Amino acid sequence: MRVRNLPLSSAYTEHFVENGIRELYPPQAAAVDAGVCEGSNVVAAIPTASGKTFIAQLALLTADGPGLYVCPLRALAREKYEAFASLPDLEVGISTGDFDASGEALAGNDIIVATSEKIDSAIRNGASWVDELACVVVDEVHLLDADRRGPTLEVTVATLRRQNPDIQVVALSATVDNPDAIAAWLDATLIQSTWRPVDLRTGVAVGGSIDFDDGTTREIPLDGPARKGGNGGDGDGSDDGGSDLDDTDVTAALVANTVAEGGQCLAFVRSRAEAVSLAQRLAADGLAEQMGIEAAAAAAGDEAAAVDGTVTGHQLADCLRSGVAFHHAGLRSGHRTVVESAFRDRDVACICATPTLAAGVNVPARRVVVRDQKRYTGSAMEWLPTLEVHQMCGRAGRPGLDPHGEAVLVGESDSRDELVERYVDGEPEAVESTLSDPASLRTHVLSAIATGFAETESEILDVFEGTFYAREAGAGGLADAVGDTVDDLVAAGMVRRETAGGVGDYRIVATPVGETTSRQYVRPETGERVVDGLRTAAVMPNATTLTAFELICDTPDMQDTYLGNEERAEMYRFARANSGALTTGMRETDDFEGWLESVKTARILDEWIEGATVEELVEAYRIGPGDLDSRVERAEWLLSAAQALADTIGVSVPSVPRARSRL
DNA sequence: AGTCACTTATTTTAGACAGCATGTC
DNA sequence: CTAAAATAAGTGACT
Repeated sequence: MRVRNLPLSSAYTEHFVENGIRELYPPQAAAVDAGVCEGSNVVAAIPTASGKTFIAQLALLTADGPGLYVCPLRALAREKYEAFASLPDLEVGISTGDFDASGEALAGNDIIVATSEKIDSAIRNGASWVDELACVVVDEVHLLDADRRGPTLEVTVATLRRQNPDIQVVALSATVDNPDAIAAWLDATLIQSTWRPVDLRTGVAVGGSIDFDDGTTREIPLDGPARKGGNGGDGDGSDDGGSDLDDTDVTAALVANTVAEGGQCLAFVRSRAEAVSLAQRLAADGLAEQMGIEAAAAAAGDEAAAVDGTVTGHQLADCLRSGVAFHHAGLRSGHRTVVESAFRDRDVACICATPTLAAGVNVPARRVVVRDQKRYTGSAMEWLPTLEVHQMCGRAGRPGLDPHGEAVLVGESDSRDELVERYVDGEPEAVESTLSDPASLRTHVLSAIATGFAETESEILDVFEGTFYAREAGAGGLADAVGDTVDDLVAAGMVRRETAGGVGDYRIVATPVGETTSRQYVRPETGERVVDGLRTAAVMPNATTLTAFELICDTPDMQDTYLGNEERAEMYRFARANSGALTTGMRETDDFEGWLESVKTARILDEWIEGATVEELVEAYRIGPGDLDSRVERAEWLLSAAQALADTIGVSVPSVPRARSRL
């Protein structure tokens, strides 16, 4: 199927042809056959980089009215926004928490790109443009099963369809086990394919040999680092070849081999610290020289060093100068940008990364090495979900640049079979709804009431009727849970039951606090905690900015900050010394550890507005520079929510605006 | 006393969405 | 029901 034959205006077909898109990829053609251009609902469960964006564009450009593109990450939203904005004669808007580029209103745009939370928020705040949409594209729908965020996505999609029954829905998913269930939910035609523009083969490496899924085997030269010069005693010939090399040695050999063949590599590891240490180890291998990119690598290093003076920044700069990099959420966005763009420009041989890179912006490499397949989950070490490993592997192979992509899982001889079974031959997990999680229900039930969509339990159930959960489990499955949830919300002061005339006849309405909580987009538990804190703070003789910070940090909407053993005693002293400025007494909390972590976060933020530098805070509190940035960003949001709540309950806590203005 | 090789105990562990109102030459 | 790696601290032989 050719682009020229598509029902698009010539301006668009020309644009696509100019960009080298003439012939449709098979999955794209299948989408056209399924009617994406005629307003049909379509679910495409296809690999990354097999042309999803184009399918989205077809739907949006042929839709009979404004379109919406929903995606899970801000960085992704930016990427798509730019892709759409480059199309001729098109008004494109973007709306994410950190970025708005659409003039005063989103109404009037042909295409709007936004995160799912932002759409949810727009609906709660009664944005009118939402009702005029003719088409919505949901990217990465498999995120439906993510905690917290999945329910938001499904409720948002359900609400959009309820408000707007004729809306065309196009959903793009990674390969999952039950795409048919998603398609059934959306009344859509399912397009399923494993086709990729670049071949991908996946294998398991044990020692220096890789067994691929296509039956081929490769030997990788292990110019192994000097083996420990001990006697022959320790390496008593346990397993097959080269068994005294550990996973990191194998990983290094795989990276070196990729570079020797002129490719780039992504290496996935378990933790931030290991991403850094792997990068530092690879930095000693002279990869920059081998690729002949010394000058560009040095420039990238300087760029990274210019971001800040933190230890992390220096480490990254040093690695970059040697042609390698690391990437994880503790990096500031400036660091990440340098790493990502240097890699795309081929000025970096290898990125050692945590899963940030698996689902984030597009950074394809010839080879992907997954060194660690297990991760600590809070109680034990668990295998990574197959879906996640597949997403990492899917980054292998740059269309048009690499002959094929290679994904290699590093294992031991005794784990080989398990790795093959689980990740090479294994099917990805099925997507399951998490809407029944009580915390999510509280949020969305409150929202349904506050927006006026529902006034009774049964109307709440109606709102949820269009969700993936209801489709899979039946809406009745939520009936009891919804009743309990309303009781919870009544107890929290978010809603109340109002008797209306007849006996047992009542309607549920949001209290002013509940309304503000929903509009400010904080969780009900946060709203409740903040209201309590504000009332306490209002009568405190010496409330300070620390008070304001403690109030917002001791909520589930603020991420907690790891409190090391070493620090704990000191933090305890700090809390005691400042107990007069804290809204919670030391003995009042039933989660002392959690509260102490909040105090740590509050303390960091308080020092931040007192003028402490990133370098000092990162050093003193052992957090990544990116962690500080994200906490500051959240604090801004939560303080503004706190201010709004203070206004609705008519309480004045001057330290809140004071803290806010100094962030 | 100081150094070094080695053993044992302790510590730590991925990621990332949201509000709101303006003013940059 | 399940972990693993890095680092800190401790131990002991030897100079």
